[in-house]
Parts: sequence; C-alpha cells; structure tokens
Amino acid sequence: MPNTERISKPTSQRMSLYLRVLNAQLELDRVSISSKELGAQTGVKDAQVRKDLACFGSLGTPGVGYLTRDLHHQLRRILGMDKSWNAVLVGVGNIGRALLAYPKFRNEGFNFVGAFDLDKKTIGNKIAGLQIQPMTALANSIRHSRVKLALIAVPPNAAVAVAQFLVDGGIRGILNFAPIRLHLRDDIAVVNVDFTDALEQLVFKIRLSTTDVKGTK
Amino acid sequence: MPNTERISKPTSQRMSLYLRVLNAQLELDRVSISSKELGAQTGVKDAQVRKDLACFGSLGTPGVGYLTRDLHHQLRRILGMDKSWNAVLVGVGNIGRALLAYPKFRNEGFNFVGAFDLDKKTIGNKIAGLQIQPMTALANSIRHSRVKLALIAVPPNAAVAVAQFLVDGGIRGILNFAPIRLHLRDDIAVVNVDFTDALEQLVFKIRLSTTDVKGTK
DNA sequence: GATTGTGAAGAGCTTCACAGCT
DNA sequence: AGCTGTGAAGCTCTTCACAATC
Repeated sequence: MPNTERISKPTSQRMSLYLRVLNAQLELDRVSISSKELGAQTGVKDAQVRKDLACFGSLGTPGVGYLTRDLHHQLRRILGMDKSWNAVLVGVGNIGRALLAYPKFRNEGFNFVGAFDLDKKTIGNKIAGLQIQPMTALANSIRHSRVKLALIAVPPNAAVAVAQFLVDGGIRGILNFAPIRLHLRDDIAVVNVDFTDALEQLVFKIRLSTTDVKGTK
Repeated sequence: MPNTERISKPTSQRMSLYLRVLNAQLELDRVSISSKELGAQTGVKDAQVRKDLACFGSLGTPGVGYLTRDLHHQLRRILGMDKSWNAVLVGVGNIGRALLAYPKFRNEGFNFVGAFDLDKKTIGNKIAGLQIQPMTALANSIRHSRVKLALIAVPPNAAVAVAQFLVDGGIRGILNFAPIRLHLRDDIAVVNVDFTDALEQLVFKIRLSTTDVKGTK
C-alpha cells in the first residue's frame, strides 16, 4: 500500500535516476546500497534520497542501507514499470528511426507495436523489425491493440493534429519530440522532449558559470 | 544591465518556452502580446509570466502587453542566443545522425563544426554536409575551432570517458544523450536528455491520472 | 477596460540535525 | 560506528491581489 499519489514531481524524477543506478548495482551483484552512495551517483543529497525512499515504508536497514534487489523492485512498481508498456510511434523521420532502434526502451519494458508515417516512400519499410504503416491505419491499430502510449516525432506543424487524433483514438499519454507545446484534455499525460530547449538551457548554464569568472566573452 | 545571474532554473526554462512562442508570433506579424496570451500558449499562469519577464526592467506596457520584437530580442540575449554557438558531436549512431540533421538547431543559432565516431564504417561519410571524423581528430579539432559545446550520443559505457576527454580538451558544456549521469568539474555545464527517463515520467503521470478514476488497470 | 509590475501570502521542496536502530 | 527515518527549519518558487499605467 505505497501511496503512489503523494509523490511529487521532483521525487518521481529522482526515482528514475535511482532506478538507473540500481540497474547498474544489480549487474555488479551488490547486495545493498546506502543513501549516501545512491546520492553520490545521482547528484542528490543523502537526506533527500531517504526522504524520497520513505514512501515505501521502511525498506532500509539502519547501519546497512537498502537491499538492492528489493529497492529495485519497489522502484519499478512505484514508477509503473513492473509490467511492460506498449507504444506506437508517429513520424518515422530521423528522430523516429532513432527511437525505434533505441535498445534501452525494450530493456526497461517498453515495446513498439506500431509505427506510422505519411511519406509513401517510408511506408512498408521495416525498421528494427517493425513495418512502417500509413497514417490511415493508425486509428484502427490503436483501438485494436489498446495501446495507451504514443511517441510523436513529426514536424511541428503536424504535431497538434496528430496529438488530437491520438487522443480521440484512446491514447492516454504522449511523449512529444516536436518543439511545440500541446494543449490537450487534462487527463492526458504529456511529456515534452525538446532538443532546442535542452541546448538553450546548456548555453544559459555555461554563461552562469563564466559570468562569475568575469566574462570570457 | 539585466542581471543574468539572478534568474532561477525554472524561470530560465520557461524563457525557452516564451522564445518558442515569440518566434511563432513574429512570423504572424503580431506587434505585441500580453502575459495572459503568452501564458496560455505555454501553460504558465499570467502572473508567473510577468514575474519571469520582470528581470528586463519594465519592457511591458500596461493596457497593451509586450512588444513582440523587443521581447524576442531580450529573451535571446538573456539566454545567450544573441550570438551563434558552435558545437561538436561525438557518436554518430542513430541518435547522432538525427541530431546532425535536426533543422531547428541551425535556426536557433547552433552550428555543428565537427562530428566524430569510432566506427571505421561511418568515418568519412558525409551527413548533413558534415564529414564524420575519427575520434583521434577530436582533441585537435576542439582546440583549433575553440568550440565550447559538445553533444554526446555514444553508448552509455563510453560516455564517461568521452566526457572527460572533452573537458580536458576545453569543452565547457555538454548535452548528454547517454543514459548515464556524468560527474565532472563543477564549472562544466551538463544537461541530460534521457529518453527512458522521459518515458518513465510519462507512465508515472498516466498512473496518477488513472488512479483517481479508479484503476483501468 | 485592459494589462503591467510587485509586495505579501501561500505552497512546495530541500536541508539540517538528531533520535533510534543494527 | 554506521546508517536510517523524520520533525523542524530554511529556502525557493508560485499564486494572489491590487495599485499604477496606458
């Protein structure tokens, strides 16, 4: 009975980080890990780690730390990764292709069950074992396979229409790679991945650290 | 004299969003925009928009809003986008190729001046007008062109070594696509883009909204 | 009437520090 | 001695609400 609802966004983000570390620790056959070490490997203060982990209700052992396997299991459960998730991809351009071939998705329990595009040249091609289908097949496919997740990697001007179409088809969550903010019903989960945003944040960070040392210009 | 330093991380992130909106508004020849509209298009409360924009020292006009062109200019300045930035790419796999071909980067003032890989098969190929070079050419290239930004799109086990190598070569900021947290000197800016994290956050969000309505399972 | 800029209140997140367990 | 779990303090970010401006 871990209350999944009372987890803040910052906490859930760190949970993903912890999970990444635990994966590595399991491969090294480490039996336990302390909040201090988990923190060191994720750039989080140890007290914060313990607070985050407290929602499992005392899984740690004073003097020892957390049992790697148990914690891994609990984290996956909290994040909803204890079962696998099917997903469709819309837009098989450069980014779309990279996503289809991204090996980590399958490792973590994500599964592409369909890939769709408008371009007749790419339709029919197989990428990472999946045959690209025309957009016209999308609606049926969603209803049939009862997919809940979609990844959008289409040009920005198409993204809004595609998103609306997906929602109408029954999709509940969208990972959006188009550099556009989607405005959808608020029971639809949206996560944006915007490369330009990321680069701008990087530039801003650099300027912050170089301003201290008196502008290198 | 806008004090670039006193801008919080959440604010700077929203600045990127505002900038995206302003780009669109400029294309539509809109002369001014209100905090309310800027907020609506980015999912931010109007008061928050005004607070964020306040660091420019009164650029808005009561009863009217903000002059689109001026605001655009100021935002770019604050974010450090008033000049263009050169960058190198390390790792020309699926993701690397997508990044090289990503058109928005150039639009926003980012410029690839080098792309590097270990794989002899890709070395020498041209992608988006850029010839892939061997890793052995990386150090010289950085020093020569005085690049400050690097994008890492290598497998996770190589990322740490590559990052250290880049820093030793004089790189000041890294946009990291490998699903690994880099621990570097703290005057080095790092921004992580982790697809698996993003998908996990999405799943978590979905569960949050479906838990309310009593698990669809 | 519409909209800005902002002090003050409110909400949320992080860090501290220490009792308590092994 | 080493480490967890947590109340309380401290800090940051967001929202409210309204006087001031056009």
